[in-house]
Amino acid sequence: MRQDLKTHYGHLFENELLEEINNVSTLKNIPEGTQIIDVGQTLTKMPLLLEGAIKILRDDDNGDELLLYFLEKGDTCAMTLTCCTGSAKSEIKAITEIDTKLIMVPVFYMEVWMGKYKSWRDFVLESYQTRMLELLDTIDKIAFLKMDERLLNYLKDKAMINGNTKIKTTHQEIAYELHTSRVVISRLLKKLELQKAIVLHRNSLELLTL
Amino acid sequence: MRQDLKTHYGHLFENELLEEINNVSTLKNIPEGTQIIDVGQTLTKMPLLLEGAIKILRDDDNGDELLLYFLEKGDTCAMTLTCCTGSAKSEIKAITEIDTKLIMVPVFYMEVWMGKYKSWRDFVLESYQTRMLELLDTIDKIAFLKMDERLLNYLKDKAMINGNTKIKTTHQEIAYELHTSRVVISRLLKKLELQKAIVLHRNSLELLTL
DNA sequence: AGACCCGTGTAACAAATGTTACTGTAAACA
DNA sequence: TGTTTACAGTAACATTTGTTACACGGGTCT
Repeated sequence: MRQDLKTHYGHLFENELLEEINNVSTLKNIPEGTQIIDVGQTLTKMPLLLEGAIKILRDDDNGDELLLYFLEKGDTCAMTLTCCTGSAKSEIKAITEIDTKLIMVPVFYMEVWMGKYKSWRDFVLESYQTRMLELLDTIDKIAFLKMDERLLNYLKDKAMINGNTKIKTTHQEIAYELHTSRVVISRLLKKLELQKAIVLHRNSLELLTL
Repeated sequence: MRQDLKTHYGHLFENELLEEINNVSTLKNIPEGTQIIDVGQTLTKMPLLLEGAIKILRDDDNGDELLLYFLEKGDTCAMTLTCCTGSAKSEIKAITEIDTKLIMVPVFYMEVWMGKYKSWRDFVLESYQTRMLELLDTIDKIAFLKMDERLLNYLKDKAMINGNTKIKTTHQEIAYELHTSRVVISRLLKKLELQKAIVLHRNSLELLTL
């Protein structure tokens, strides 16, 4: 039995289920910045996060992109859950935000465990619920906040996920994830710097307010 | 056994479950425009739609409002499902779009049936999936479309739900649901009228394009 | 009929966001 | 080392969206 599996999921699942997961899953260590799921991709395995963080992005045909939310340890991808019931195509793109350790479980077992373990059912429902609330939160931010507020919000999230107020990124990358243009981001970042909220460097910036 | 229950849910559930639903649920006929769920409200019953349509709105503290999507017959409210597992407070507001017939099931049974009936599990997962996709679609529209496109989209949805190209509403109401101002909607509607996409009347409008 | 309210039309302006173009400069690389 | 490339700063301008103010007219009520 993998120790880290027990550590992160031991409080959720009984030993019997933990053993099953342990037996049918494969471990993956994935470096930062790796795309692990693409839009339209058929999913056959379901990821359970042990360490690290993954960013989930919406990506449409016209090259439009938008950050939806981050996943952290103990999370699974509700979009993958989705694929086990109805349509099998991914609606989102997933990229590791930092070095990440996860185990992959063939989707076949999801259905089996739903009938067999109440703890698994609870986990799946809980996952759906959490993702749903995250999506609602994302909608709130897009619909109700102005770009400068969204930007600051984004920077805070990013600092939180990375556990570091120094954020390694470019204006262009931020622009993609917030679905706006590089010039707009540069402008707003400069404004934030004048307000002493951040310090700008090349290829990075530092968050001063939390 | 209610005939309409059999009609709309017979293909989803086995007779035994249909009987259970029939026995523990109460029927409600709700007129158009009635608020049936409010933000922050604790939910004790779960609605299953038999006839009609319900609009689901996001509503924040500052009075900001936004239409998320519509529910139709055969749908249930995934947000209510959400409340049965973790937090018990509603994150959304629900208002009948047209006269609506639905049955209310105490949330207690949801958990019981999850263990007992595979068809119920499938229904719940399917509901989550559908709502998730609807939320993604909502995000796409808000993030990637301009207000005039969102408006036309909204009018088409509304015509579809009501089964009528004549839409009874005011500019102010549209403005609330798209989270913008009345003046903006008047302006864009007038533009749509000049483009022969709609005809404007007082308290109503007619959609010409489908 | 007259008074009133509500929904709509529209102008004029303000603010936010998007676009294009050009500059300077740090880092990467040959 | 000099050259190249990617990133960032900024101006000038366009477009979209939001705001304020006011006029007009249909409907309702008395």
